[in-house]
Amino acid sequence: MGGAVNLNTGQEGLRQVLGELEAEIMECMWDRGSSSVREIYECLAERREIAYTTVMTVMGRLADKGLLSRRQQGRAYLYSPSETRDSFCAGVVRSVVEGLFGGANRPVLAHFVEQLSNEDGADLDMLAAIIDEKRRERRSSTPSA
Amino acid sequence: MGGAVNLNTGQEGLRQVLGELEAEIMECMWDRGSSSVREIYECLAERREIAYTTVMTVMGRLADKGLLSRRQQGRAYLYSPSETRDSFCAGVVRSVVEGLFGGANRPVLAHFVEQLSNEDGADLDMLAAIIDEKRRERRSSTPSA
DNA sequence: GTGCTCTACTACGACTGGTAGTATTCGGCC
DNA sequence: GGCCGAATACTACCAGTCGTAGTAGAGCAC
Repeated sequence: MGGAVNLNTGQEGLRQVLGELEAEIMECMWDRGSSSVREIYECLAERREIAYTTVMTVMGRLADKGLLSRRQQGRAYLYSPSETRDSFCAGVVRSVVEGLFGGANRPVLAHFVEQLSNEDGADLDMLAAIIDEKRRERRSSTPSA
Repeated sequence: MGGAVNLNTGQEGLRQVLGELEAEIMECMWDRGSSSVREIYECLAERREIAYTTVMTVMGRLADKGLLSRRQQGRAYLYSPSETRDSFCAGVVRSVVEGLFGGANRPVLAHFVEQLSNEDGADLDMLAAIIDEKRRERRSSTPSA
């Protein structure tokens, strides 16, 4: 069935949202920018044994999912991440938050903030600053909202 | 392999994080509080055809995952949600946020805010209010932070 | 003891993700 | 023109999860 966030397996990072190899490849892609299968293969092969075709298959799947886009270059494809890592991650968070609660609503946002504020207040301050900025920006761009 | 947040399947709500039936059962459990398999079965059976044993199996799995806890009652089990719905959801959000970024960072928060502000400014205002409240709360509870 | 009800065990099909082999295609070089 | 190497496409297999449910076993009620 459709996958799910790994709740209990203690998976880390992207591996919560993607398969192990998929995540590894995306990291590589974000680090390197546009790359061919060969390049990613070589990048991974430095660290572990893996077949070229495995990398190719998974990159194809990532392209199918829309995480990578590709265009012909010579006789090979050149793959590029469709989104920056940050944007991708933010999208995941939003989709989880929205999905979980049927759109952003108070309790959810509150929980989100709650989580952020667990450690010190720095993240909170940062978030507040970002929002402030964004709201100012909105006010100036859409004066009659 | 471990599952993942459904990125493209447009799954909704808990179904992003749990299987379809699992989610349905958890909703039921949260609505009703402690319940036996029979009760949940009857609850689901009102809406759709399903076998008693199916419900039992899935509830067993939910218990294995720690989402439900159970104790013997008579010759049946009484299941209870281990966490409230809100707390569970918050946990998911946190685990995703933490996992994805190893703690929040500016670019990600910025993207998150960006996405929130795509629609209208209401969510943004709400978030701002929540943060404000939270910060005030922090200041008063930890005067020497 | 017979029957009802509940659990445990087991199984299977669909889907996803990791892995990789084989076939095919295409450009370059001799 | 024909062969070689590189890249892709296609296909397959395995493991794990989830939805689904049947069958067997255990215990209480009568």
